[in-house]
Amino acid sequence: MKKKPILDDIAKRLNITKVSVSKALRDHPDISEQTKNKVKEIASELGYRPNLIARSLTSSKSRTLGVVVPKIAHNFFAHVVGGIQNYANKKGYEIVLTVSEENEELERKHIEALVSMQVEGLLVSVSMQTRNTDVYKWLKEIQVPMVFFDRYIPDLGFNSVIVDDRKAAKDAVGQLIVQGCHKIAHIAGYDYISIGKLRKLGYEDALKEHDIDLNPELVVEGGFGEASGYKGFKELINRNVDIDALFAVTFPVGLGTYVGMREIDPTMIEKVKMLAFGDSGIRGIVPYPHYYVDQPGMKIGQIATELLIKEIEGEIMPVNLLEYVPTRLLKTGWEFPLESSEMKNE
Amino acid sequence: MKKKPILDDIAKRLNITKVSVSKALRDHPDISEQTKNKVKEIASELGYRPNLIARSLTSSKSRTLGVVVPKIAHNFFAHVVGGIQNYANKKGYEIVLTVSEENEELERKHIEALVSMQVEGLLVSVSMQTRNTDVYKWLKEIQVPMVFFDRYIPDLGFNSVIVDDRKAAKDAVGQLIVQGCHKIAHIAGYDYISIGKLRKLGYEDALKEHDIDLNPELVVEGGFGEASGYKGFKELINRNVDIDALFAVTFPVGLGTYVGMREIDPTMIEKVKMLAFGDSGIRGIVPYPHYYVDQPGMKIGQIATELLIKEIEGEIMPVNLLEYVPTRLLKTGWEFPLESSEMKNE
DNA sequence: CTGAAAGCGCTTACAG
DNA sequence: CTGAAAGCGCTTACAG
Repeated sequence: MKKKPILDDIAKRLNITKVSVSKALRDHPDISEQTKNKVKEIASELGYRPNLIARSLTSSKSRTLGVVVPKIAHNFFAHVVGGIQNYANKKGYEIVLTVSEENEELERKHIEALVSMQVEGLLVSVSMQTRNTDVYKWLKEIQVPMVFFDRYIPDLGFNSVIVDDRKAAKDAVGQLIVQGCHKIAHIAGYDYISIGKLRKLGYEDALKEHDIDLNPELVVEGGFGEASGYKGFKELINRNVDIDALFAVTFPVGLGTYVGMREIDPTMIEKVKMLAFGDSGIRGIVPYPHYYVDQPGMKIGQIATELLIKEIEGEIMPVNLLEYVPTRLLKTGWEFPLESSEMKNE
Repeated sequence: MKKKPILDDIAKRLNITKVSVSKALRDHPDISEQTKNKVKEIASELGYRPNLIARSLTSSKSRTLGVVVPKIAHNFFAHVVGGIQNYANKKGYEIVLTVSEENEELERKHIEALVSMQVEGLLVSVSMQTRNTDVYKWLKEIQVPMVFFDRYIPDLGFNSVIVDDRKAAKDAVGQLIVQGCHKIAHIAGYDYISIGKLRKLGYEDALKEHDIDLNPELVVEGGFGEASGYKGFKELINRNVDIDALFAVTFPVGLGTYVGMREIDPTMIEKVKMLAFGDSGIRGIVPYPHYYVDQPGMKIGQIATELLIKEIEGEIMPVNLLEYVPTRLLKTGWEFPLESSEMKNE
């Protein structure tokens, strides 16, 4: 096995110096077309590939972005990461992917490791568990550009790309009201988690706007998972309240509710309009919930990356900007594009 | 803003040389406990973080793995990437994530970029489109360790971690037969795509084993997406064949079939046992297909990474090894663990 | 146990 | 347009 060629190997063959080779390869205006061509020819002949590690060290530009997500094996984040990857690549950056597993400690360690790797910027979605913001303050101190996406910490001086949970919830619940539902229950998350709080506020906003009194009996709080939906629904039944629609704080909560209905009274499944925030990932295929608020993961990833790169390149400043990505209210159905023979996930 | 501290900053404070500092920080046996402690104290006082780029250049170890997946916003691959990330991290590696978008050209470019970044090894799942294997031969030449996962190219001298499509299909179809189905149709993919071919062979194996004659009328071929399932089912109906079970080459194909049944005869949905290869990502929540072959994405990622790291560290050799990860045949239901309040994908 | 020397492969000024 | 010098921040071998 031959050794990997380096700049000097090309230089020697041409009786020039490696500086010129380096410049030629990067199309530096200093170099004549003729030399460039010769250099490139030899380079491809030898199979030369620049050592990006060396380049990073001298140029102090790694062309690398660090990403921290709470989890990756979840539809929403997988889409976000797809959007990040795609946009970063177009701009000539590679991404180092890291997963915090909703763990504050791991999140901190990943951020530190990424900084040590000299990433030029960070894209992070904060773990649910995170309370201590020291690591973010440290990032500010050492001036590493960072953009939050989806889950952010306010007032730390970072830009964030998020969904307007409150408004989206308000609009969606408003639609239910317009369609004639007046006894809308809400299976909520926890108030100390921002999405839980905001979505509930949106629910309340919608009621207020349509002059419907908030009935506390119709609101049950308890988490974000399937089990929470199941328990929440049972709780509603115990309260013996009359409902014509349900707003679930997340898609899994909506599914948990479904299970509860199946057990108690399957006819409710069709009779009670179900609206959930977020979708399953097999959009429009599961016939439940009836309506859902679609969060454009890919777009969130793309916009966050765009902001980050602009910050890295000095085009914009981090200013506690909250960039809201619009959501859409979708009706679930079995329609799908029969034309596009989209590949499956095996 | 202060400049980032480097080894020399620590060294000067202690009146020793940066070599000793470097060793102390890495717990090199050369250094006395006393010195180590002093060094570490000053290091944390200054907020020192090693520059991993510089370390990589001198040690020629980047502690970095390159990953190429055909797509990321898909349940299966998201799980695989999760498994890779998790295992790599435990072993002290970071991963650079790259997406080929099922495009041969992009796949090649990503691999080249990753090599330029000096990743110590590569994990790739080949794009559907890839025909040219030059880039893999080149990897062999320059001796960059690589392991294929899920989609591989045989006989190139790389280890691969895959699912035994043929056996899994055979076993699953065999189960249908055992349960009394004897008129099992197969909505197949294409023969030139390995999973299409292998799963069909598995279907045929099962029939043979149970002495059921293969009826070509029961097999329709046409792709891997929802539309393929829909069309395939219509085609079966046109052939006017009698069926008691269906084996769909992929989960989306199974869903397409569902749509077809809904249109033509919804009673078939319960009457015709549906078995699909792969799942939706919301395991056990969609009440269809009735049975599915579960592909353990996380595990595939983990095992592939394990093999790769062992190869990097010289513990094993690449030998065209095919490591089969076992699948499971699961029955779909609405059960889910009500205890674990698993977080949702917002 | 500690250090002086050399170098990883590149790029950045700066000189000609 | 081309090149000689210096250095990025670290580690490796080798000497003491």
